[in-house]
Amino acid sequence: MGRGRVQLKRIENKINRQVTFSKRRSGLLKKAQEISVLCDAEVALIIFSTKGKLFEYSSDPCMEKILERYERCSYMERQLVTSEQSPNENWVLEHAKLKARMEVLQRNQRNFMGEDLDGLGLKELQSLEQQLDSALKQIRSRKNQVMYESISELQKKDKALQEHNNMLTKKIKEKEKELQNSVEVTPIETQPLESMNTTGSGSLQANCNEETAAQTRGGAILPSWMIRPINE
Amino acid sequence: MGRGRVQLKRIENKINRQVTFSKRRSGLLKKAQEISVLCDAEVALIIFSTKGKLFEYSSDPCMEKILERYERCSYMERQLVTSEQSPNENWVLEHAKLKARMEVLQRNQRNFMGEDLDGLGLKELQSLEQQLDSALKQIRSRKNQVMYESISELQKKDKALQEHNNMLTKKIKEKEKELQNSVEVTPIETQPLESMNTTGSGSLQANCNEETAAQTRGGAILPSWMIRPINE
DNA sequence: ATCTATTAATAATA
DNA sequence: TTATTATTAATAGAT
Repeated sequence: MGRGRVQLKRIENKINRQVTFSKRRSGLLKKAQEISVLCDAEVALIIFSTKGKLFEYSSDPCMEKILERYERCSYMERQLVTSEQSPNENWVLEHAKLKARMEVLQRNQRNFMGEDLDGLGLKELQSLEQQLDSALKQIRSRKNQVMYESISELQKKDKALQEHNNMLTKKIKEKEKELQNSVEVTPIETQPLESMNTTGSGSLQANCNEETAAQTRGGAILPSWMIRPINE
Repeated sequence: MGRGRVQLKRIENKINRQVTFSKRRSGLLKKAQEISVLCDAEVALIIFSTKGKLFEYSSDPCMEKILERYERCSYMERQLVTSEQSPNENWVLEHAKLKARMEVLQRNQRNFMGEDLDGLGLKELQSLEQQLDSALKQIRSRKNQVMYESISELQKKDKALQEHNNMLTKKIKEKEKELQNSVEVTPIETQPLESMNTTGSGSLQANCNEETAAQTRGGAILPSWMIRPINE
């Protein structure tokens, strides 16, 4: 078709190539549409010109639909095996890795909770025991620290309140003196108020109103189970 | 082309449609190749027959490459916004979920190993302590069981070997008697061989050759650290 | 599948 | 790009 046959090779003349591209492109698009209509086929045609311009035909309103069908139909297996440069691949791989690590972690966790021990040998059991023992010590130590800190804070608060109390008591006495001097009345007896500590900090530690009280040292004051993990 | 023109509508005759599809398909594929070669264009052609069979042409060795170029070129934005029904979406979600669960597990595991305790409150520390304590008991119990089983098996083996030994000794004695009777020779003294137990099962348990020996009961025989976890 | 009459596509040209 | 035209290529219908 056309004046003289053409060889199947790149047309070197730039103008000719451009013209031929234009003509054949429309012909191809037309034929793609024809086969899709005549034969009830699903067709997707994508053409990039040398310069990168895109031309497309899709028998479906949505080209993506056909491309996805293509992917599903043609690359089912490869999607899970090869296709290195596709970002999907990385996801699939990473996902599989995550899942594997997950299972390891879950098994470990169950072991750490004393479950599923039947599959383990003596060596593994011993290692697990050591790890848990060490962890338990650290946890108890940390727990003690937290409790000491809490006690120390309460004692500080207590001390501050006591001081505030004393101050207020002094002020009251001064006021009374002033009243006595100016109006000549017999003063009323006043005593400093006790600390607001409800659980009786006095019984826990007798000398808590001294300035070194915050740095509590474990003596016979605290129950032994609070101290044990540190000394172990 | 062909005897009489054709209307651009679906061919109702099934046979004709199938034949036309076959012919036009090869024509379309040929023309797709021609334009890609003659005009240096990048072409992707995908055809699904009514029955779902796939035919394709790609000017590139890798069809995916062209399709990806198409995606990039045509759907830049939509790729990141829509595409709800794509299986990718599910993957992304599931992946995110997995990651989150993973992080929780890892944090737990670190806590179980006595690490990263600073963020925990007293309550959490106490719960962790209880869990670990319970786990440790279970692990020690299991370890003991494993060791007992191992000991029991060794004792059984030992017993069997002893019996075999005795049997052999008896046989030898009988042979000697036969020899003595038939050839009138003075018999050689024979003693039953000792058990093959190298670590001295006798010192561990004196009455191990009795039939109740396998069911060892913890007495002063085993070191105390082997029994403690069960009694705790 | 293969044949062939006929139409459709298109190369060269303007 | 579009239009014209000489030619070739594609293919509908039949076998």
